[in-house]
Amino acid sequence: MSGILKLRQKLIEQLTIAAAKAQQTGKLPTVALPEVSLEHPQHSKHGDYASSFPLKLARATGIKPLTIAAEITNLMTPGPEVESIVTAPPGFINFTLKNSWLTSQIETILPAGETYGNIDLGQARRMQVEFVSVNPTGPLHVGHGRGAIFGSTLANVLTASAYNVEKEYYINDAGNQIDVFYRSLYTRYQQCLGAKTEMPVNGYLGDYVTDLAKEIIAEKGDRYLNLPETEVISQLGQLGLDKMIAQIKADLELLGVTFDVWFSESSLHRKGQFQTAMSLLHQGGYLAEKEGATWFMSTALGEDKDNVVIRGNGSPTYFATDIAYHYNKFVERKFERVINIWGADHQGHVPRMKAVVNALGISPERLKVIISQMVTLHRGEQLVRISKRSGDLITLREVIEEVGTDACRFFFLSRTADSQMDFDLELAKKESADNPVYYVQYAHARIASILRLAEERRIDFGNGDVSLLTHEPELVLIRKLMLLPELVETVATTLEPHHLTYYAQDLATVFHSFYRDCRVISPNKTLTKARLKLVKATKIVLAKTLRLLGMTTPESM
RNA sequence: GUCCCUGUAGCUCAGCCGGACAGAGCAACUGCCUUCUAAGCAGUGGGUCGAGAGUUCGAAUCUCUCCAGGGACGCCA
Repeated sequence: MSGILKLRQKLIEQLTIAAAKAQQTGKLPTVALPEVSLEHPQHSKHGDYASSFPLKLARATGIKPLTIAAEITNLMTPGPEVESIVTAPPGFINFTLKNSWLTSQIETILPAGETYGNIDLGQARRMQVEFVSVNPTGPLHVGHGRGAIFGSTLANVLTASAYNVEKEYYINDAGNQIDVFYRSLYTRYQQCLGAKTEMPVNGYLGDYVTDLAKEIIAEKGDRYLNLPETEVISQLGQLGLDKMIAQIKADLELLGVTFDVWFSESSLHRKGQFQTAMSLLHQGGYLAEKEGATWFMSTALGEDKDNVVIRGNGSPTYFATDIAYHYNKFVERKFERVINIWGADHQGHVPRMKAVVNALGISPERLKVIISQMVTLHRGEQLVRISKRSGDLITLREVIEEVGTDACRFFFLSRTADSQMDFDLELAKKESADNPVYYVQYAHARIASILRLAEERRIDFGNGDVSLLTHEPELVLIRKLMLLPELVETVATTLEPHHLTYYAQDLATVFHSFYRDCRVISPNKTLTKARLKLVKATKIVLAKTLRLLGMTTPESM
């Protein structure tokens, strides 16, 4: 555990012990102690840590919060890290850390290097993050990109938190939609070769299907034209599917998103896991026949309505296959926790999925579904369409190529998953001060530039004395550097990666201020060395943050 | 009609497991480059936290009722 997290725990312990001691000695009445809270106060004048514990204790005891704070504080002896423990109205206990302890933390960051910020929260527990999982019936759009970036960043942070993470893309290569896609492709193929055929009902009308057909004609010619229809559809379909998946994979790689496993829906049927899952539900008495179909009786588990699993025609629904898929995740592959990132259009699917996991005898807490809300795309004032079937759509690839991977990632990650977002192409593109992406990267480039100069002048700062760092901007910067492990913990716990982008901006800001106020390479040799250590540590932390975000760390701009 | 998400500065958004005067970026205005990157820094102005009620010593944060925007309610996925 990193020093800062240990310290935090230690302060909480000390508060708890002091409160218990106060109770034993009769200074405070013996009531059940509320949870000891410890937070970073909004304003630095309130110290490094603050606890509102006395305020909470006041309710149960009926004693003035400030009196409680004083009693507890009196019973605490500050450790070597702590400069002062003071009470503040209306009943806070504020902790200020020693400058010497703060500066010494630089010496823990430097040797840690890329591993600084890693924590052992997960203890190698197996966790799956499943995301994107878009039907391979068309290209990705911007909304999918959001989920992709969100999922990959979350996986980065969970990995840094010592979870054993597997990133997975679920390929819906079975069922209705894929059939329609196959038949759409077949029709376009025929049409491109001169046949007058009609597109299937609800077929995929996007130009990409025609492009795909042309590509296949260029590679394979008209050989599929004279085969029996069912055979063509399976052969041509498989070819089209493979190409579609390859395209999706390429788009995602352009976004810096990769997967460990590409899981095939149809394999659930081939390997009998679908049958196993269904019979488990059957044995549990959760299935019933009515209106010619087989239903999962969700209402018995408190849901609004029941859901069909096997249609009247004998084919399984999407829901049924998803049941088998989750059986596979938890029972066959034994993931301790599973995180699914779904688009907003799947939100109605969450409660019944939870219910069915429960019915399979799996604790529903092990399944977490994050809903990624919709994205609307703007170019200045103008709305840009992204929907699959409209004519003037803009694909994810076009957006990435226009805006750039780093800017895309940063923008998407700057908002919580559950708020709908406006993505302004113009703003995202503008490479100027009004774009926080470059603001953060510029700080990194600036640091790199300083370190380059130090190298040119052959300044060896390995023996720099960090205790010389006593100026306010230096201490402010150190305090910010030390927040990274806590931040990683927060993101891994709340599953909200947007905090990272705010931290990156804060860190860049305090560095830029430091840069202005504290000349790093100066005639003062000892101070130069000390500051170079701080600068190097800042580079480590900033680079780590950018890497967690999946962004590049430019050495110059 | 039922359920989910959202409503905070002119704009885009943080903050929401209750706590110390409500924050950031952009936009507006004012200063700062002979010294390590001005894609930077320092400062000013700007808010009925959608509305109303309730719980509490204390509410942007919790509860309820409304209002507004988006989404979901299929033997589609």
